Amino acid sequence: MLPVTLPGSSDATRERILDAAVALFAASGYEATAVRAIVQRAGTNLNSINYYFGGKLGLYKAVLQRELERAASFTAQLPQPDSKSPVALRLEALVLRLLTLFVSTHSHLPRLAALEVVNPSGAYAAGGLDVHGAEQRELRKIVREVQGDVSDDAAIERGVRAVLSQCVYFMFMSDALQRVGSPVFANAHAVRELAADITEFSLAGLRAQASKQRKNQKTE
Amino acid sequence: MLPVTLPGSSDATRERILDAAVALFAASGYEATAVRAIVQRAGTNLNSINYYFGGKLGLYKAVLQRELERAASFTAQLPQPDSKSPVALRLEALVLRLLTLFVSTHSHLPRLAALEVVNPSGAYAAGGLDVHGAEQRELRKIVREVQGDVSDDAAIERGVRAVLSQCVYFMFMSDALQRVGSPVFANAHAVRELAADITEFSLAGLRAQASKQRKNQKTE
DNA sequence: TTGCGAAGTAAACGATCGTTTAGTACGCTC
DNA sequence: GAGCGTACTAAACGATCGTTTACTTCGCAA
Repeated sequence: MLPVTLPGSSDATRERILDAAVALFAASGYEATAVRAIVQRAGTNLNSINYYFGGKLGLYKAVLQRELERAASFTAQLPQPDSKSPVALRLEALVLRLLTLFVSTHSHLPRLAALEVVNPSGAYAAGGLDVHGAEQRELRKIVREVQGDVSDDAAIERGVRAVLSQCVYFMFMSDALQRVGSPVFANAHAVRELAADITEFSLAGLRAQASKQRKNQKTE
Repeated sequence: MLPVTLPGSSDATRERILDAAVALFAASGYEATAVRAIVQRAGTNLNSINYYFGGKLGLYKAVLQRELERAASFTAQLPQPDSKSPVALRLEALVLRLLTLFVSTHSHLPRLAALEVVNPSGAYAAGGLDVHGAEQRELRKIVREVQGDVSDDAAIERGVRAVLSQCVYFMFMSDALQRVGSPVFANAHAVRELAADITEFSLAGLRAQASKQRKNQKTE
């Protein structure tokens, strides 16, 4: 029988299970993680997962939801320049926010998201990587602004892809890079430097895309 | 007992198992693929995997090896400009070669590699993504050439990362993008256009990185 | 013709998986 | 203090996993 006080419940056991589960799911993925390993790490018994979450899948969904909420509340308190600032500043702030989301030093979310993108379990709504809608929209706006008069949907798509790909790279690779001993981004300073570098690279790239587009439109 | 004629063996059954296995491993990963599903698809019986490959892991290694060899022989016959050509041309050819490696329309390798990077099984030698050593070295050379006099190891690393990340993006995402209905790169023409776009974007970006570096060196 | 090894098959084994069932300990209300 | 629902535990269940064992079939050399 399911407990009547499903929402909330505020039990220490419930939290211990979530803590144990997020670590193991992030380490090995959903399928490869055994519920027996989770309950052992949490110091509870085998049935508690079914008791609190209705099953392994329910636990996984709860883990994803908690991590999403935590990441959202974390990036929300990052500095956010107002919309009157120069594009360069706004792009850098956005890149930094994306990198913070994607570099998995403090959060398990990037690992979970990477596993989910490569091997969707269906627990994510549509399985499509929803880089938090807000960031996606802000990026499109910035790209359009840099491209200026030659901007159309296809051009925006190309620009967004170019910028986004440099950030998403770390979502998939930061653990693998660490594994082979490549420089990791442990402290906030290194992440800021990386954001500045990506911003500079991308601004120049976006402008080059635009001037190419301008040339193509003339020859038509 | 293992068959004495382990290497070669040239059996149709062996090939049928490999064909079935690569499709299923690419679809769901190593752990999630059942040997019973493989032999059913191959039209053989349960024991044949142990008979020909010594077990599931042996089969997986054989699959990876065959896909690596196929991909190498495929990219080898791509046009390759000589080292006297302008950097822009050489970069575009290299980007195209990387994209061809990473976009999984004709080969299962990108999928297998993505799964292996995110969740290493240990069957890959070190687990570190060895973008075929040759391509990696060529990219470093091109980046150094574009950066000119201000090039040092850290600068090269940044440039390589910026270019590579735009290509690797498709290794992880091309299936996910297809899943959500985003434009896919089904034909060779679309891939060539993408390569041209990435090249242009990256050349401008690399030059911007270099000029920033030049400014920093002056102020020291 | 006999013998032998390789190819292919069928059945069973032991382990592990997620889940279910049955039961206990405890705090609260009536 | 009887009744009850919640928190928690222990044991067993049924399914599936990769692998092993035992067996049959068949081509070919001695």
